[in-house]
Amino acid sequence: MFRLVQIAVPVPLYRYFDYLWDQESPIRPGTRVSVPFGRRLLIGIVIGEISQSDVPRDKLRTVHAEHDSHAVLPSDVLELLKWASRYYHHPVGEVIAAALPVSLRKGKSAVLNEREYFQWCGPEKVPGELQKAPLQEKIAQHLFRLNGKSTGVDNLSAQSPRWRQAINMLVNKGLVSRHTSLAVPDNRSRCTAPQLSEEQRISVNEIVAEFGRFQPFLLNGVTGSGKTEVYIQCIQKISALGLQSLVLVPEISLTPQLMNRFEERLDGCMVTLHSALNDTQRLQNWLYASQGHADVVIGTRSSVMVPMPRLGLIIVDEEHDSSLKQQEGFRYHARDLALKRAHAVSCPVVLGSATPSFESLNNVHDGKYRELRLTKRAGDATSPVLGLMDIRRRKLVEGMSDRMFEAIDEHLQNAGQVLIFINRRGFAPTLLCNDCGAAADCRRCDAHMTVHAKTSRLRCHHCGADRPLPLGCESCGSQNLDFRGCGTERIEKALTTRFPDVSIARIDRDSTRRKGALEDQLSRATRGEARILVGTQMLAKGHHFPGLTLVGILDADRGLYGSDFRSLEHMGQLIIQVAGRAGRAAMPGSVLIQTRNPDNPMLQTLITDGYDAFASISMEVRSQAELPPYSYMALVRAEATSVNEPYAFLQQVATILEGQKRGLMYVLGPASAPMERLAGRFRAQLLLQSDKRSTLNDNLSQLCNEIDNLPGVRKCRWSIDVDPVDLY
DNA sequence: AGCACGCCGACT
DNA sequence: GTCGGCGTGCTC
Repeated sequence: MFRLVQIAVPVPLYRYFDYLWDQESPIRPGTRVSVPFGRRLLIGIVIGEISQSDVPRDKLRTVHAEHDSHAVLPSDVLELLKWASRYYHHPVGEVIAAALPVSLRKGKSAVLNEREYFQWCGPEKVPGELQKAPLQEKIAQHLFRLNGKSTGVDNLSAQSPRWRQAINMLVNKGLVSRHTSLAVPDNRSRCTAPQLSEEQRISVNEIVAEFGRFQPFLLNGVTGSGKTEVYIQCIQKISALGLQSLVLVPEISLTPQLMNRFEERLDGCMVTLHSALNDTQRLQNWLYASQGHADVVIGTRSSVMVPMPRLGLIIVDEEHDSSLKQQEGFRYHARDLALKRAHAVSCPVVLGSATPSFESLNNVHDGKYRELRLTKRAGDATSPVLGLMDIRRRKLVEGMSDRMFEAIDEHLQNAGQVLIFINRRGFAPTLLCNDCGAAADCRRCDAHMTVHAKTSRLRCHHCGADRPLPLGCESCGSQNLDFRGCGTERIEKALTTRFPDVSIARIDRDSTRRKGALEDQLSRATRGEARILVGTQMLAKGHHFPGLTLVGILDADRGLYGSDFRSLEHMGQLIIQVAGRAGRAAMPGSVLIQTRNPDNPMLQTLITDGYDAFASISMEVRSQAELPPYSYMALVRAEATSVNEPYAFLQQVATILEGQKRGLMYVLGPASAPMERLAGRFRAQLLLQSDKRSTLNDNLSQLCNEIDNLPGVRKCRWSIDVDPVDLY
């Protein structure tokens, strides 16, 4: 009598696969197995034993081999992933595979590396005959002087590069013993706790009071109010109870300062999970978390799926940040999975932001989240003063008005530091021919090429295409070319010309590509060596520049005319986040926003009444228009190499959906994507909207059953995006 | 997705 | 005569 087992296989199919189990060992959900799949042998995850299968007996194949003696994915994470697969309508095998580090997906064994240790076990003095072997003598003396304590490889290799040979001899002679054990990271705090403000203290107490229960908090704290300190003290308190904390951050490599704060203040095993780790490091840290060694796990969005056996607290920092949403493949939102997970393990979840997402504010309004407010900046710092700078009918020099230059000059004179924010990298976004009017376009996208002057190249910021900067117009050959518009490079150049003696740091993806370059630039900025900082939104994320007194925002207007309904929300968040870099220490900060729309009521509200007022008015508009968070959306996207395929495909999808009539749901489109051609592919989308989440979900489930049978699926690449954050 | 099967055009 | 183009079907 054979047993039957259900396996999740990493293929884009919406189901599990049944196999025969002829192993002696028990069937353990969450373990990895190799299974024959078509002509291939794939690594799948055991879902569980089943008593019968719909698949005829003669089609069932046998599980080939087991990889694990213990589950790599415990039941709580497995359940979270199954739920996510249904919620986001993404194939379950791929969802589960996405939760595993690459090494485990490839079949590497799930064991932590051990480190070697050596210890003197010889007589009470180093034997004299070792004098014939000076290196052994040296190593022996070194170990002997440790008085019975053992030491590791690093320590010995510092004694001599050829230590290995010597130690082997000493071990053979029975003078030194060798053993291995785990080298669990052990962080020691270097700083003591600062005095908490009253608001911080209340926040910590409220969160701590909910330990052991599911309770979402929105920690709504102005920039510089000390949200991190609240996280740290909650983490310390949950650690004291022997439980683990999970901290989700937008992108660790962009926020080295945040990491330093945690390292300075926390004791115990702290591990990070982010894109800069290689596969080996990632596996090790993942295992420290999943085997319960790590007290604190700090990671980017995929960390929300890391197993943690003693999880007691989840923190989502910068919860409004769109990088928490995966934008390809399995399109999950880490904040939403964090909520689900906290619910499953019964623990508090803290969403922190100075500019909360409208979704979270709405959840506070509905009583689903409890709001904690930090309204005052830490220490003596005061909130920056925001002001609009009308640039209508003003002559701009390289995108900056004369008054902006004057303000910069004034702050530099007064020993202040200046940040110029422009959310556009490169030299100029357009290369225009003054004779024929043609712009240099990307050959694969509906977009202009961006001029990069330093490298003398044209680059497409959408697909990465790259070609040399032409000497003449690519259409008519004219030499009369115009660099139209401004990017960070051009601003940097203009400021260098205007302030030749001032040191400038440019911080964008181009200037920080090299490993360590970002840290170097940030350190120049923090130490005050660089007096002017020019950069993109990379500069908006949680950095602390104590000397910064002026922030200039150059292209705020772009956010007022964005193509989707969230543009305004994002603009508000970006302006407040960038503005929050100013005046974080003793010196007050001011923020100047260049605009051609000084009368725009939303901009007015934002700068005079602040983000909360801005949010509540914008949310009223959303509510009137029945847009999220007051309704629910999903997007079916399709792309293909020819123009019509995506349209034809989505038209069929629309027909299926309209035939279903499961509750009230609007089907809008198909329409071409805002940028129809990208990287040589044509794209279209179908927007689904309903005031009931379950209606969307039911319709999409039904659609997934039928979509694979549509003619023309092969020619199209398609995907479903539930709760899209960008409609392109 | 990946891999095989299968049926039509230009080549050693 | 075959090598290989990509349409289509299937994976327990």
